[in-house]
Amino acid sequence: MLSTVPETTADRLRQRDFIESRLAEMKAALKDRGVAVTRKRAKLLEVLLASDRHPSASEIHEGVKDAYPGTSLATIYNTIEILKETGQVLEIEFSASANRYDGRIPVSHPHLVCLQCEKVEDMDTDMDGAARRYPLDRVSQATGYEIVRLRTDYYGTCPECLEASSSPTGERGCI
Amino acid sequence: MLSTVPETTADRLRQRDFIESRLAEMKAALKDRGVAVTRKRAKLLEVLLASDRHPSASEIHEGVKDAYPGTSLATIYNTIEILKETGQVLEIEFSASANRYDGRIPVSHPHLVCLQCEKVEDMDTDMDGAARRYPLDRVSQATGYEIVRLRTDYYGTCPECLEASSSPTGERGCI
DNA sequence: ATATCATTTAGAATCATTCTAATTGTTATC
DNA sequence: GATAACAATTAGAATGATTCTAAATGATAT
Repeated sequence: MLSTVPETTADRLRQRDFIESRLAEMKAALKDRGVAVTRKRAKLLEVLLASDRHPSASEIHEGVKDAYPGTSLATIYNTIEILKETGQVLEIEFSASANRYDGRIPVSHPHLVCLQCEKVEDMDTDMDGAARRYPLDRVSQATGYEIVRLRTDYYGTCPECLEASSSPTGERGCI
Repeated sequence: MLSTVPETTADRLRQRDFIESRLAEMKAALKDRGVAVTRKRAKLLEVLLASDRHPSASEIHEGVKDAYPGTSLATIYNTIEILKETGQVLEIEFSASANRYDGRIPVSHPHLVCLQCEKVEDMDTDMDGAARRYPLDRVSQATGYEIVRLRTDYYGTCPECLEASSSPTGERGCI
């Protein structure tokens, strides 16, 4: 065995072959849908998968513009819309700031959201039993709803922001 | 005993004395905060507590305007802001439509959201084990975050909308 | 009465997202 | 390699919820 350290969800998602296979899946889904995987769209998928930041539309836009400077934000939104429809991206909605997108795990799973730096992290799935204990169809049965999605997000302050705000160089809090 | 039918969360929340005590709590919180409980604000609290619809700011506005026609939307948002700061209302954020507000249970609890009619219901708390199994401080310990809030919402189609869309009078779906 | 301070107001500003209508790019066919 | 047909992309306008602004109004205490 190469290592005895248990692998976290984040580790798993960072692995190159995981990213590669997601990329292939997403491209295949676009083709199945009958839309072309253009260079800009391919770059969008890469940008989306490359970061574990759960990027916003405009963050993705910045990344795509690095390769294709003329790219319009509308293209980003258009493509995200197709990805949503094909179930290839999970949209994490916020009303006070931009929505964030998860292309690595496009189905319901729990997140940690830092209210200070607006980081959105995947929570280690072993941590959260909600999805397993209350699968969507069990809730469907109990409520009469046809449940398609579950949102489970924990909000608070991340360790880095906690550290920064208690730093000896000053109780600045925000700047 | 008066009844053998088990009481649901919704039943409990509808009871007059529950509403009355929440109203008193909210007013007390405003006073503690040093802000006046004006007639418009009192009406806002009533409107907020009266419905189990988890009303939006403009729905609350409509209700307040019934009693005080000149009321501005800004007043609604101002007062909601104070209620949020004092922990007396839970804001349920949506990016594609207006935020919704829960004054009856102002702390984290699960909801059922109908994507078709945009109804937001309280889920019977016995249904959802997430909060009990993964209380905020347990997640705080495991992640290093200082967790203050958990959002648990199930999205789908409510029984009424399911019924309507499968009705024999036509497969309209939407209108 | 009046000064002070909180509350409320109408409308402007903001900002993420969606829409629109025109332009550009791609591909297949001749 | 021209052209028709259609998809993709574009810039900028439109939308809609929320927040901001600066002025007006209301309440309270002296």
